[in-house]
Amino acid sequence: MPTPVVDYTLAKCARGGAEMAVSDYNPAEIEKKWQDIWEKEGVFRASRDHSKPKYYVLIEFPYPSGEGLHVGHPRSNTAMDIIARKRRMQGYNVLFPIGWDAFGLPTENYAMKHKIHPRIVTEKNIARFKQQLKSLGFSFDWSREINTTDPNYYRWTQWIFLKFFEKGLAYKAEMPINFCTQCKVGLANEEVVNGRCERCGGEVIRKVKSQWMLRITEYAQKLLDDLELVDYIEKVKIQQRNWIGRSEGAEIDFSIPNSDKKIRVFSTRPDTLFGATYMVLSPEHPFVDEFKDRIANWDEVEAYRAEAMKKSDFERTEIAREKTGVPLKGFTAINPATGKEIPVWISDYVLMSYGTGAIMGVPGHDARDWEFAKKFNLPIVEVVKGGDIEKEAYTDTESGILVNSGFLNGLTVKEAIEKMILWLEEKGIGKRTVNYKLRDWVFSRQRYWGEPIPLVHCEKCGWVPVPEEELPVILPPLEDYVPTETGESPLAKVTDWVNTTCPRCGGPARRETDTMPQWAGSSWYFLRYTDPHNDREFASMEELKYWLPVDWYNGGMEHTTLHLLYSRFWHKFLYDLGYVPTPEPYKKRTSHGMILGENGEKMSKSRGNVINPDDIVREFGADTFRVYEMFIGAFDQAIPWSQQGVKGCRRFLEKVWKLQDILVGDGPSPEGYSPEFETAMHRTVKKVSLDYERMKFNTAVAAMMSLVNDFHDAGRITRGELRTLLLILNPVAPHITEEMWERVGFEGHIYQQSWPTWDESKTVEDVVEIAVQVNGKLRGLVTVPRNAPQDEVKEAVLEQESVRRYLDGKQVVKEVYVPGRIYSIVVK
RNA sequence: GCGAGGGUGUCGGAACUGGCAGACGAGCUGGACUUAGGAUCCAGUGCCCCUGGUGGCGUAGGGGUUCAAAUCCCCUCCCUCGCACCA
Repeated sequence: MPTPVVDYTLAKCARGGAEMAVSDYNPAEIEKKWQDIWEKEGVFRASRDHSKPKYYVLIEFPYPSGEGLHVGHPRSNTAMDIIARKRRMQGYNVLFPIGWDAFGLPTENYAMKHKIHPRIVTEKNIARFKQQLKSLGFSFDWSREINTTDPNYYRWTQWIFLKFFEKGLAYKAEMPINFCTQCKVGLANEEVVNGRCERCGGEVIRKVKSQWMLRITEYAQKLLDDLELVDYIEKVKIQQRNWIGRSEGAEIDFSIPNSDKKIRVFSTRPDTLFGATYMVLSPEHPFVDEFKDRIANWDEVEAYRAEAMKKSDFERTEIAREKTGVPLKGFTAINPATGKEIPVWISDYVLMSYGTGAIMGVPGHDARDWEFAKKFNLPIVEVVKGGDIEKEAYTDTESGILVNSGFLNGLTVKEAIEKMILWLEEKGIGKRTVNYKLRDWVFSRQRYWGEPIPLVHCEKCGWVPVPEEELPVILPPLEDYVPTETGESPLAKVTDWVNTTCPRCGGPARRETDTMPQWAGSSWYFLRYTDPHNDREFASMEELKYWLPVDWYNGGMEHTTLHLLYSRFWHKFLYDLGYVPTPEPYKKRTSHGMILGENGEKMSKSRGNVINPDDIVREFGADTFRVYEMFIGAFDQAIPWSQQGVKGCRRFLEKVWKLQDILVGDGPSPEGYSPEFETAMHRTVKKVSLDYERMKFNTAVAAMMSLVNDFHDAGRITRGELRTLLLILNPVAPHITEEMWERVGFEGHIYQQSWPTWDESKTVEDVVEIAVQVNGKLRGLVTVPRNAPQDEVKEAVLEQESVRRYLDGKQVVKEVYVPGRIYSIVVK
């Protein structure tokens, strides 16, 4: 539809000039006003009407810490608020929910220190966060607010856990776990960062404990494969793949002389079997004890094991460390390919937790084995030709050719791997295997402030689930939240809660005193949002079918391995049980960069560089804050905060406000654009619309800034132009735009309007200025019709004195004309 | 070490499928209005030479492809993030 154009001769200044300037921009007043209206009218509530197309926008729900919101949180919120508001204007039924991931250690630690119940601390923190978020004008559907510490919520977290238990995916295991010496809790591998606790930075040691585990490894392949089904930024997919860490190879059995037992190893390079000149067991490998009798140097072995045990996983896996190890004297194995007897060692570079806890040493073709063999003078045999194994291990798998390997000689590595696997399978001494780095998930915490694990231990019946109708198992009140010295949960001290009866046999039983990790509640919260008040199921299939999957999920890069993997796992499990309608929870995932302090460092209380959004809102207003958060820089990059930059955004909004002073009257068509600005309007609508979708918020804001500057330079803006500008600016600055919309007298409210469209043919100028180059150097500019034919342009070019000067007396060798872009001449 | 992404003014950052580098904002300089200015408005602002002009040089460094390179190719350096003795 063509946009009508306003004739300036008819358009007179409606407000009569500068002496009648509108009142000053006062964000404090108008922001409160519009927030109240939105709340009263419930305009951002997702509709139960399923006839409209839906759009589910999700942000990571915040952990309500005692420090309150800092300027990092709203980056994601504002971005997704822009998407949510735009989608509503595009006619979607939008779900943009909010809630609280409120279980967790900082609250518990605070409660311990100040002797206040964590529930009270949590409530207080939530109230603060809520007030802060509301002051920023996000279009959340507050009627669907959830809280993971609400028994009505964690009832279903417990329920899902029981499903895992029923299906055998939750199991108890006696195993060495990562234990944070400061928090006194067990940690998942994912929570250990550089040998320290991800949350508190405390030292992590290995401790053998009986723990509840979730069998996420069962879903490794699905979690990997189904990344194909989703639209995540590539970086995130790579991280997920890395973490799952699939590798293909073979398991091979090495027989032990005078024993039925075999040492099983996993190798991705079975082709190098002929080059295996020794074996290495992990110090924890059970064979070390089993074959104690044969081991001549037991004292030495035992000392080494004790040493290894003391080391944290981090120390053990530090790559810079020199290899250590001890031979198991008297204990040997047979290389099944060569038939030779080879020595067996123990070394801590072999991990019990990966593969089989044992490896075959192929020093010619594995860098670690090479280093080990060099140090301990073990034989190095070349079985793949192509490198110099005297200097380093030859690990290339592309161009090497097998040698010294019997039936494999002459083959490429790829062929040899296949042939070797067939040979192993034929002989019954090995088979094709896939291994994953992913480990099962340590799911219990010996802490108070988490969901109680709803199981009861009965002497007779073993572990028995609490019946569904008795859920939730409520956290009992407590005097003291300190874990016991042995690392037991403080719940263990509440004897009248712990002692109960077995739901199966009625006999005496004890409750599980461990609680769930913080990841539990956040693994399914997006499901609850679809039907948050349901007290019969975690969410009805009807609502789930309508709303799932989440259309767009944005969050921090720091959650892309753990939270994303865990929640995908829970979702897939529920999908297999028929409780959710989609195999994947999130259709699209993006990530935002961190906001740093003004000194370029990570914002933290200890560094003293925290910026509180409340102060910004008080001084500049929420709209300025939002505009700045989006304008600050590329959305996916970490960026330092700048108080100066905030001021610039406030100035921009002042200029927007002052457009009221230069508004020209109704004219023949109030919706029209002036000829002068027609192209700019269509172009800006296009740019802003597309930039929002691509999360290029900074350039979208810049485009609107330019446009506003141009209106002030021109000294006039038509109602049609202002109307469109307010619509496209609204998602970023919702309060000022609603207020101006009302003051100028446009119909209804912006939240009831449709998103403006643009006419592609009107986004380009009819007449353009193009550059003229001579021998690659800019020598002039000509203004010509956009699609002018070459000879017409040439004429204009030759009229230019500045160009002719470089052509005189020269021979033109080549001319290149790109319409609308450039006219390039080459001379000799 | 492996994988991914980067290196552009004083700063944050722009630049479509190669086509006038530095949009927009900040800062800075000068001016106007002012009792005042941390308000507002106007002008300037990549570097070098120059009275001005047109001129030369410029996107980490070096080389290449092209009429034309921040953008494509090769080499080197540096930074950020993720993984890291995973057999």
